[in-house]
Amino acid sequence: MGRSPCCEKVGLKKGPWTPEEDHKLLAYIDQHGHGSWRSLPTKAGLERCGKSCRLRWTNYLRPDIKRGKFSLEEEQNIIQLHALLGNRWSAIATHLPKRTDNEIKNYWNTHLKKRLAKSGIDPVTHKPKTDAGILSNDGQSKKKSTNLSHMAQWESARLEAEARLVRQSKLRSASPNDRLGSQAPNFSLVALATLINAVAPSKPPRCLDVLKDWKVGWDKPIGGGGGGSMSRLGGDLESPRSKISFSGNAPRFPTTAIGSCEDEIVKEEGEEELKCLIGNSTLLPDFNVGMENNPMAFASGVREKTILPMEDAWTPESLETDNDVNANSGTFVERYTELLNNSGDWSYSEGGGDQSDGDGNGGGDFDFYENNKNDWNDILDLVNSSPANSPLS
DNA sequence: AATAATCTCAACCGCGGGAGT
DNA sequence: TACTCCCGCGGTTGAGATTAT
Repeated sequence: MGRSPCCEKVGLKKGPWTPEEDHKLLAYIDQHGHGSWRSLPTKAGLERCGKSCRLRWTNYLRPDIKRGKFSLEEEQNIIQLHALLGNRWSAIATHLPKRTDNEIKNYWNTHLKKRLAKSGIDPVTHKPKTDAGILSNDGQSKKKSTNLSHMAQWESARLEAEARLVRQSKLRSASPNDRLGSQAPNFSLVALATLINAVAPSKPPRCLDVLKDWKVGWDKPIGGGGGGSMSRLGGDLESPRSKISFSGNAPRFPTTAIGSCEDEIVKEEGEEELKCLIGNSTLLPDFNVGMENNPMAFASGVREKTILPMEDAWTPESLETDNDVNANSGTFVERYTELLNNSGDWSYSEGGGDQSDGDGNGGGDFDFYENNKNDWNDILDLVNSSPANSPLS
């Protein structure tokens, strides 16, 4: 099965683009559209391969690209989306208007990943790094292994659901009746976030520690402890250099909080920025502000019993978690939420950071999974058996 | 001021998958 | 069904910029 030679062709230029080349490419696409990338270079008079042209266009020349420093909100979204989607940069990019997957990928690799790591959070799993020793306790290893398997099942179901959502999203966006338009947030991901957030309030899966921390911080009054969710994220996030603290009069609303943090961020990058970043996440549930750009904030809105702008099969009504009309209709989200709410003891240890719940077993998370195994099974069943017309199908 | 070390990010590479034949 | 073409994706590279010594 032969592969097209592309850039291996002799005589094709590689490396940095010159302004002249850019101009040629822009002029051609402006006039004719890009059409077939393979034939474009010849037609446009460029000694480049089509692939190189496509890359130059999508990553640099496209007019709808926003360049420059990532905003705090964008950083939040990237971290949250990465926690959900992993290294699926194109998927992440669809939720960050005007940013390219390449740019997001670079930004993650050069900034966010390092900052998370520096703060003691594994940038791959979004879990505190100390979790790495999770199987080191022999006495608990079997139990933990079982729970890990269970979590892997959950994660697998989650990913599958997410993939379905993305497919559905694509179908919708292809529709001329798409009421949201290309600039609107991707509600499929919002919906996914809704699902996960429906879990997160009381019992977040371990794979979503960032969201968990976010949620915990949200539920806890900010200030008093001198850092709200920051202290939750670990003492790991505390830095001797830290200048940011949410004192008793800490801002409660995103606009104020983000503004104040951004001021600080401009001055000093690094751990404080991350702290500020995640700290603000705890404030986001006031989704009236910045909602369009923050799917997770959207998701949080559901928990505040707010109608979301959904569409088609997954209507706003279907997401209204205590809507009387739908009280018995059993939409997926409702059933999901109800399942979680009726799951008995969802108590989750928050006091001992992420590794210890004080019971000597070194991890409330595992106890949680053990105690609620049946509930997780129910959730998995529900995910796997979601109806064909549901957003998860 | 010179050099080394580190960082940034545009661009490249190779693979997988969809579409067409 | 097998094959080819093309596109898009994620990982990686390396030149230039910046910072540290």
